[in-house]
Amino acid sequence: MRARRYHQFCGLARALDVVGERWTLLIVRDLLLGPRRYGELLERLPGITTNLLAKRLRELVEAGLLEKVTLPPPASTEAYALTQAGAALEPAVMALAGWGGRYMDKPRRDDRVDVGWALLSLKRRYRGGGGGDRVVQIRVGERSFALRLLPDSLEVKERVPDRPDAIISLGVAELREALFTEGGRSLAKLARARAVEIEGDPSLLEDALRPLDGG
Amino acid sequence: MRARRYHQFCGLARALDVVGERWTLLIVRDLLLGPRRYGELLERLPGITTNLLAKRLRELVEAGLLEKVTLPPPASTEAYALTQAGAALEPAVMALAGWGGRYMDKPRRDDRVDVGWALLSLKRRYRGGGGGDRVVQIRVGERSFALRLLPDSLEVKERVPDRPDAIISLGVAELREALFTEGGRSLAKLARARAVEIEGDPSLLEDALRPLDGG
DNA sequence: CGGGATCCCAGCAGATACTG
DNA sequence: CAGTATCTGCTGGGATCCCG
Repeated sequence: MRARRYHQFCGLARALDVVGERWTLLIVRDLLLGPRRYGELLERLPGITTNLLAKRLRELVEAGLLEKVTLPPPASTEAYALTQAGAALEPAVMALAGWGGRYMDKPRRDDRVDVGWALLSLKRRYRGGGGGDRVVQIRVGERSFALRLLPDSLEVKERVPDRPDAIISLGVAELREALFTEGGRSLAKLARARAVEIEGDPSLLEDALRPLDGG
Repeated sequence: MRARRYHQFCGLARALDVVGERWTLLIVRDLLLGPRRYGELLERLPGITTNLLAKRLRELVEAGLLEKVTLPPPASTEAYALTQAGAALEPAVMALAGWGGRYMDKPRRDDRVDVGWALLSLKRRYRGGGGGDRVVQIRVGERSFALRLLPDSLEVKERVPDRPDAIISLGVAELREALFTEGGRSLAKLARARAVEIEGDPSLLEDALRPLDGG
């Protein structure tokens, strides 16, 4: 841990002792989508400098929130992944992100926009129900995400799922309508209306995406 | 808002733009217990310096999270209170505090311990049920807290409640046993066992405190 | 070329003294 | 009591350099 601490016997203070420094929670957020390489993190965190990213990663590994892993072939390179302790930050990250939503009317000039961050916000509005375990692949441009719809949680990872039950391909604009536009159509509604390209059994898709309604 | 921003169109980044600076969330946490005067905050935040506290308070008022209020007589002095936007941070504060709980095995030497912070943690473990609206006063030394037990939320404020349904007086040690000791007796169990001093209708207390069991 | 380490400087945090 | 003013030192930001 760090020298500059709050010295308070309080869960919040303890948490901030570990993840309260600048950039730290943003790194955790990006890793919630899956393991990332140093260069990927550097590219996705606009404005962070190499020295600072390296320092944060080192600290987070020391703190036990991250670990270096070797990606499976064909990549086979090193990457950083959340440990269980790191992944346990998800509720806190989501709660903060939910609160910050009030400042997200629209992107400012020079704001970086990222599809992965947007999809993570689905976790907050997901209201499971149904007993299934469906995997939906979302393709936006070159990037693919695996949404696993479980009874009471939604898993969102950036990767190509093995055998998705359905595939939805759409553009950034449609995704933004689905996720952020007040009164816009939800992802499920867009799929239902065939406003986006889909593959897979439509009735299954209907079932699988229902929990994503009401966004 | 601040010059040093993340420039990311993401709820988390937006939130950290506003409350990501050092000390900020700790100030919010203390104000969750009710309005506080400058000097009280200064005293409860060990290590913060006068200039920094003043700066943070100014920024938070500008950001619309805090407002200066005049306390009711007989105090009649100025104090800082959360606005609705500020109070909306509660779930995020609680989620972070819950995560930080894993680092709270025991207070370190030179850790400040505060009964108010401890009682705030009750909000996380509260599982309402019951249809009531009971107010329980908790007295620890000179300090009094009002716990209002609602069907699906617990309100915790540091003040003397008007007409509490019950009053529990206990020492810091008992409170710590109830809140933090693994396998220790919950506040409700301590009350039931008459291990702490109580006033009020015991059966009502039984009812009112049941949601606090299982801590 | 990915994955860092080094150096330098600006700005924020920390300590103390002082003031309305 | 509720801050402001001033000084200092650390941390984060920016550019460059290094190494396998």
